[in-house]
Amino acid sequence: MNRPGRRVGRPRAVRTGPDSGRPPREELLCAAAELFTVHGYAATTTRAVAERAGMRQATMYHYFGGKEQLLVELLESTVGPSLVAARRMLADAGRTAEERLWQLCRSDVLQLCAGPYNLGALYLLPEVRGERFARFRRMRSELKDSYRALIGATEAAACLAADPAALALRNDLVFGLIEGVILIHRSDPDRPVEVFAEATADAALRIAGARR
Amino acid sequence: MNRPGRRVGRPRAVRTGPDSGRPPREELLCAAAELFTVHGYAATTTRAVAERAGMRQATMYHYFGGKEQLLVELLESTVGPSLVAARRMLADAGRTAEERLWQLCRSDVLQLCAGPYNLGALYLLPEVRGERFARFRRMRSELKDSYRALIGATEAAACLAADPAALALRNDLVFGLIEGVILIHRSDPDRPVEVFAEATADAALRIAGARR
DNA sequence: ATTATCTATAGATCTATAGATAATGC
DNA sequence: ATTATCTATAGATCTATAGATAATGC
Repeated sequence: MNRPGRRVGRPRAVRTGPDSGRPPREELLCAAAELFTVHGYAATTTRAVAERAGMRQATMYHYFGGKEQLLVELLESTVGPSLVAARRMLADAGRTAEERLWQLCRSDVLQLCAGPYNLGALYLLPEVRGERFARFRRMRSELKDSYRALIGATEAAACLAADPAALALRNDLVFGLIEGVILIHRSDPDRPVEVFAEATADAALRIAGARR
Repeated sequence: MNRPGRRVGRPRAVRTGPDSGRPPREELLCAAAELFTVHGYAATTTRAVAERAGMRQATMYHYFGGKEQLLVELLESTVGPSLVAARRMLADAGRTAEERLWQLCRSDVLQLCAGPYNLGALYLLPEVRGERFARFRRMRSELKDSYRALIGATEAAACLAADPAALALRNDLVFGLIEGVILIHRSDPDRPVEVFAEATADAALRIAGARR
């Protein structure tokens, strides 16, 4: 049986609120997301994460190897969905590149603004250069390449087919807009995200040189 | 007299390289800029900063109240010049708003990419919400308002004169582009900054709705 | 027996202060 | 006398491990 209050293992020492019912790993990731974004990664101690998840500091090590592993999983869970969307857009030959680029931008902004915390800023942490983040970096890099492919397939880019530097520049501008604008979004979190996401997608297309 | 090697006070214990000749405050700020951007703010110890500046840890406290004060001064020295440029642009009634907005974007990107380190990312640190950074936040806010004023004065914005939300949205997009793109810039630091700055300014104008 | 948790702690920091010292200035 | 630096260190962390404990499962 799996009735509440019938869990295997020693009971937790502190019971704050009712049993959330979520698996402890999730509770930890959630706590880490909040603390990392609000107080900063380095300023967040393993104790703070564990305690906010309702357990003692040492218990965290039963689920995660350490603070870095929490960050790895949070980052990968952030790019993951964007990457899935990007692959789908690349594969969809039924619509124009402009249309797909717009959709991708829109869904990326929505996705990043949807979470309760702004995980977008975490990829700037110096830790991310380390070994353990190689997979995350690959994912982000593939995402950026998807943007490049779509930008390169727009009509507006036809004239610079033989100019990879110019294409890379547009790619940087568009990708920088998407990631940068999400950081700015904090300044006005009450604005409807739909409006914001579509306006950002419009802006991205204009940067890419396309008319809408 | 002020001959080298004739400085007041106990000599330094470690002499790495020749006397830089720069005032110790500057040496410390410079060391902090490098370490904060490369290894991260929180991961940088006061010892690391002091030692890189050629002095012992405790000596740093003769010049700065602590790590936060270093960050305050670095951030203010980053927005400062941008703010000066923005005020000049606002006051210059001899040119169109489009022209001035373009110039402001260009000079901001140049300024931020000019330094040896990417201080641009430091404003995202959670510490910046603290009391001691109030002045920095005011400066950055005034800079953003300057962008808004210029965007609002473009011909393209004439149609939304009575729509402050739409103006705020464009403001966020343009400002987000400038700050975000600078972060991305790290991905290709070899590209000529001139080209990059002008392309970014072009993109900003297109987002603002202007034709060039 | 297995599992999830706990308590306790060694070892390794890091910050900020107290007080000493070695120069120049007068 | 003044100044810039030094050495030494108290006090406050924080991480990761060792080993105990209190549940359920069989």
